[in-house]
Amino acid sequence: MPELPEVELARRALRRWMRGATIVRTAAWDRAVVRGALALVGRTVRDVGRRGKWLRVELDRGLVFAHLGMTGDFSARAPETPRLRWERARIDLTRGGKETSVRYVDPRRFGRIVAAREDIAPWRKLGPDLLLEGIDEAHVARVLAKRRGPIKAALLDQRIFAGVGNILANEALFRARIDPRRPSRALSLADLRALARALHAVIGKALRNGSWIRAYGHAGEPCPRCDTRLAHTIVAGRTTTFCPRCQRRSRGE
DNA sequence: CTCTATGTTTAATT
DNA sequence: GAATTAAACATAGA
Repeated sequence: MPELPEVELARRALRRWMRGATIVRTAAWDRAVVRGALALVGRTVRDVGRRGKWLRVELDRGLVFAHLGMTGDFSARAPETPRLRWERARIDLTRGGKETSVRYVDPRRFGRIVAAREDIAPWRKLGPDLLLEGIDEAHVARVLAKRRGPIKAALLDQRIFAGVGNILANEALFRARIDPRRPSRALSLADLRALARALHAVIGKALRNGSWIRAYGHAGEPCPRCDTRLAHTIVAGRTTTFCPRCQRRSRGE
């Protein structure tokens, strides 16, 4: 279930399992998911970073990038644990005499794991991350002013808002009371501020493991704010739920 | 069987 | 060239 908050939780878990540990064994079962060889035995993990939905494992020599796609997930097991259902790769490590086996499971196989010596293109292309840099409102306002499409499409653009996925975009727009179909260029600075606050609020809630999905997937049910039936539509090719009454095309309408 | 799906990339189109 | 959109990717679950 990977958008920014889930990937951040994955990063913290990986850091717990891997930081300071030395890789003793690797295995990969899927050339589409695991690109290239995982020739990593003997390397030590310095730290685990994240930008947007990408994870970046820093080794004493080299890097490993990981993207969870739609259904990817990491977990730590005892080394003798047999291959899990949908397991695509494993990295076993030792630290203080104790071995841990980190497994990557991904039924739908949209995820990626790739070892590299330097930053890969998809990582370099990522824009500012909500947790790392936050939102520079003046900058984002300039970028949005040049765009034609709906604000929801801009939210999903990883060069502008690294880490925002369909549900996050949907919920932030709901909280900020902005119609997802509104043109990016039509947003006022007040809208943008509301949107930034909503994004932070939703991410914060998700990181605390609270329930944070109030609109997405609830089409046809009453809006939690005004009781109007939530509507379903497609924006930027993605499922969208919104309240036709409180998410307006322009502020103060 | 049909439909949908929290993601990205690429080709086609504007 | 830039931005946008639709299709493709692969598979599970309702």
